[in-house]
Amino acid sequence: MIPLPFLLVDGADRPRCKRVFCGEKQWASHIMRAMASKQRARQAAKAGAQVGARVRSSGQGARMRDVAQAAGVSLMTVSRALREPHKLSEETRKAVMDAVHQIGYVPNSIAANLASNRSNVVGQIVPSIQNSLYADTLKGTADVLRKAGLHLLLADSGSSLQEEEALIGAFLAQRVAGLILHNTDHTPKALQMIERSGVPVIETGDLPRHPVDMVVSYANAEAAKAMTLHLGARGYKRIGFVSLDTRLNRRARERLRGYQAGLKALGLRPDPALVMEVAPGLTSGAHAMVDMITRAPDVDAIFFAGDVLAVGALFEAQRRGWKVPDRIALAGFDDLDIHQHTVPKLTCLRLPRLEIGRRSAEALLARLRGGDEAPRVDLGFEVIQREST
Amino acid sequence: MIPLPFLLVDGADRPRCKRVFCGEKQWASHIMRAMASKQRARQAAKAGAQVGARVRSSGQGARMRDVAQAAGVSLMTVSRALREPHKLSEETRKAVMDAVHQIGYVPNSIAANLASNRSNVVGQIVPSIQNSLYADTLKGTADVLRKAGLHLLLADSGSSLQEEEALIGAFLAQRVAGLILHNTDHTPKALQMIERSGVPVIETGDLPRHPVDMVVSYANAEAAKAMTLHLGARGYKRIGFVSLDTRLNRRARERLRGYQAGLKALGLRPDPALVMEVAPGLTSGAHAMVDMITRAPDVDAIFFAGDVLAVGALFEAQRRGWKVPDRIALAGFDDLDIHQHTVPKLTCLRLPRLEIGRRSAEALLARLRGGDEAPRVDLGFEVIQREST
DNA sequence: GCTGATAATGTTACCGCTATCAAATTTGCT
DNA sequence: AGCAAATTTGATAGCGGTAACATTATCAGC
Repeated sequence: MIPLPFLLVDGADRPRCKRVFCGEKQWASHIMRAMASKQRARQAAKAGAQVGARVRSSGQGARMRDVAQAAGVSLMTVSRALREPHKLSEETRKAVMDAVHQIGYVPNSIAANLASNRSNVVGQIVPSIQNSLYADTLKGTADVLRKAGLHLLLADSGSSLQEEEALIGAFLAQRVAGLILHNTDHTPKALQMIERSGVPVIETGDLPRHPVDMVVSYANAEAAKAMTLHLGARGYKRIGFVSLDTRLNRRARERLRGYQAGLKALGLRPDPALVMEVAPGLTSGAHAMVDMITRAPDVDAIFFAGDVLAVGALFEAQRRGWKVPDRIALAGFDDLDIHQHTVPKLTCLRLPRLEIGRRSAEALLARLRGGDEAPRVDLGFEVIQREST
Repeated sequence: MIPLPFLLVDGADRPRCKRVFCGEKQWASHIMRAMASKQRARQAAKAGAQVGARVRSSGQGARMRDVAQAAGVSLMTVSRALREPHKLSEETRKAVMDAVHQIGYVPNSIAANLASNRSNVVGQIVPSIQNSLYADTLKGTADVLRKAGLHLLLADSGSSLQEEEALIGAFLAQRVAGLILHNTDHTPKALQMIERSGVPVIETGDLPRHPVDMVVSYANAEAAKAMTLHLGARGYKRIGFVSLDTRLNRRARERLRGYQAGLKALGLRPDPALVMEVAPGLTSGAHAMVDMITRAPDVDAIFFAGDVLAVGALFEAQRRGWKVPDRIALAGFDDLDIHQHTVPKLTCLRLPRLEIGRRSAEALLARLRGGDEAPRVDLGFEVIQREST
C-alpha cells in the first residue's frame, strides 16, 4: 500500500462513499497578473449601484469614424463596406477593409441595432438549463441562428411563470428579434408585453390550442396515449403512470390526459393507485416504482412520463433483483442516450428535440425575413420498443 | 391483443429496437392564426440580405419621451425614476411609475447601453451545449448574473478554436460586459481582440500557467493524478487510461499528464497499451474497455478521464457479465448523477461545476463593479470512492 | 430676510451607427 | 458631344437613451 498524502473524510450528503483529497485554495491567490489592466476605471465604487462594464472609457476601441479617417473615406463608406460591399468600388472597399484589419476594428452592433431598429439576438427561455432534455433543442436553435448571424440570449425560468414573465420583460428590453419559449402557459402580463412588442414568438414543448404566435412541437397527450396503447398492445393490463407535478406543468398534465385516454381506448379501468406525481431525478423514479409496487402489487408496467425517472426505476429494479420486464415493465418518455445502454434497454418515446430547436429557429428567421405566416408545426414522435417492456 | 393502427418499422440507426408510430405532419398546417399580425412589415424581401426584426416600425412601443409626456415631466425624470428612484420626490416618482405601467413602457436597454457605454450582457462560450457537463456551470453563471441584472449570451464552439475566435469577435461586437470561456487555449487573433477590447475574461476548465485574465477552475492534471494515486492505493497495478482526443483538447492532455505523473509516483511502468484516446459517448466508452482488455488482458483498472465513457464501459461490462471491480475496476472523471445509481456505483472525481459557474460570474461582477483584481481561483476537486474500484 | 447648501428637475450634447437624401462621378446611348 | 440614368460617395439627422451640467425650489441658520 502506497502512502497517500490525502485525508479520508466521510461524505455527508452522498451516502456510502468516501471523499478523498480536496485541493481547495479558494480565492487564495489573487495573483495580479502582469497584463496591464488599462482602463479598469475604478468608478469610485458608488455602493455597487450601477453594474456594467465601462467600455472604451478613454479612447479604447476604434470607432467607425477612426476607420474612415484611416482609409481616407467617409464614415458611411465604411458602414457600407461592412454591410453592403457590392455597393462600393473594388478599390474603395479594399482600402476600407485594409484599414479595418489594420486597426482591428470591431463593429458595435449595439449602436447598429439602435440606429437600424433591428436586432440580431434571439431570446430563449427553457424551464431548466441543467436538464439535458433541453440541451438538444438549444443546440438546434443555436446552430441555425448562428449561421444566420443571430445570437442566443439564454435563461431558465425554473418552470415559474412569474420568472418567465420577468425574463420576457428583460429580453424585450434587450430588444430581442424573437422569443423562443419552452412553455405554452404564460401570465397575462407576459402575453400583454409580447403582444405590445410585436416580437415574433415560438412556443415549444406542447401543441397549445390557442398559441400566442408560432408553435413547433409534438403533442404530449398524443405521445402519452401512443405509449399507453403500445403497452396495452404488448399485453400489460395494470399500467401505472408516473409524471412530474401536473399542477405546475402543463406538459405533465397533457401526458396524464393522454395516458387516461389510452386506458380508455384499451378498455382498462383507471386506478388512482396507479398514478403518481413525483419530483424529477433518478432517485425519485426509483422511489416511485417501489411505492407503486407496494401500493398496487399487481401493477405489471409503469410508464414514466418525464425526466430520467424510468432510468432511476430501472436501476432500482436491478439493485432489488426485480426482473424487467417480467416482474415489472418500464417505459420512459424521452429517448435519452442511456436508454439504449441499460440492461435491459429501455422502451421509450422519441421526441424530435433537436429538430424542434432547428425548426423554431427557421420559423423565426422566416418571419424576420418578411414572412407573415404563423406556422403550427407538429413534428410528431416515435414509440421505441426495446427490451424493458 | 388489442389492434393498433400503427405501423411497425425496423429502426435503422438504432439496432435491436422497433419503431412504432410516427405522428409527423411536418410543416403541413401553416395555420394562419386570427391574431392580427400587425406590424410585420414585409420588407419587400430583398433577397434575405438583411436579417433582423424591424422593431417599432410604425409607432409601436412607447419611448421614454412618451412616458415623460404622459407623466407631465421631462425625459430625464423618467430615466431617473427607473434607475435612481431615490433621487426623485415621492410624488414625482409615483406619477412616473404610474405612467410607465399605464403605458406599458418597456425600457430599451440597447439605447441605454449605447448611451452609457455599459453592457448588461455577458457572453459565455462552452465547447458543447449538448454536453450536460457544462450545463451545471452555465446554470451557476446564469443564476448569479441574473440576480445582478445581467444576461447570458450563449454559444458553443464545438471545441474549435477558430469557431471560438469567431464567437469572441461576435460577442465583442455585441459589446458584452465580459466573457466566460470554457477553454484555456485561444488563437492569437482572439487574444488580440480580447486585449484590445479590454473586456474582462474568465477562463474555466483548467488552470493555465499564463491566463488571459481571470481563472476559475480546478486542475485537470492534479485531479487525474489524484485518481491514479487513489487507484494505486487500492492495490491496482495495471491501470489503464482512456480520454478524449489529447491533440485537440488541452484538458484531455492535462489529464493524461496527471495520469502519467500518478503512475510515476506509484512506481508503475507506463505502458502504451494501457492508454487510449476515443470519441465521446457511451458507446465509445464500451468499445474502449473491450479494446483495452483485448490488447492488455492483465489490465485491472481503467480510469476514464472524460465524458460518459465510464458509464458506457460499466454497461458493457454488465452486458458481458464481467464483474466490476473484480475482473476490471472502472473509474470516471465527473460525478454524474448516474454514477451513484449504477450497479455497482461508480468511483469518480467530483468537480465543482456549478461552483465554477457561480464564482466565474462573481469574479466578473467584482471587476465590473470596479475591482481590478485578476483572481486565479482553484476550486479543487474530490475523489469519490464507490463500489466500482 | 439673506446666504449657502441641498434636493428636485430640466437642458443639452452626445453614444456609434444607419437611413435618407443630396452630390459627385461614371456610364450609356443617340 | 450632350444629357439622362446609374453608380459611387458624402453630409446630415436621428435611433432612445444617459451624463454632465444648469436651473430652480426648499430649507437651515444666523
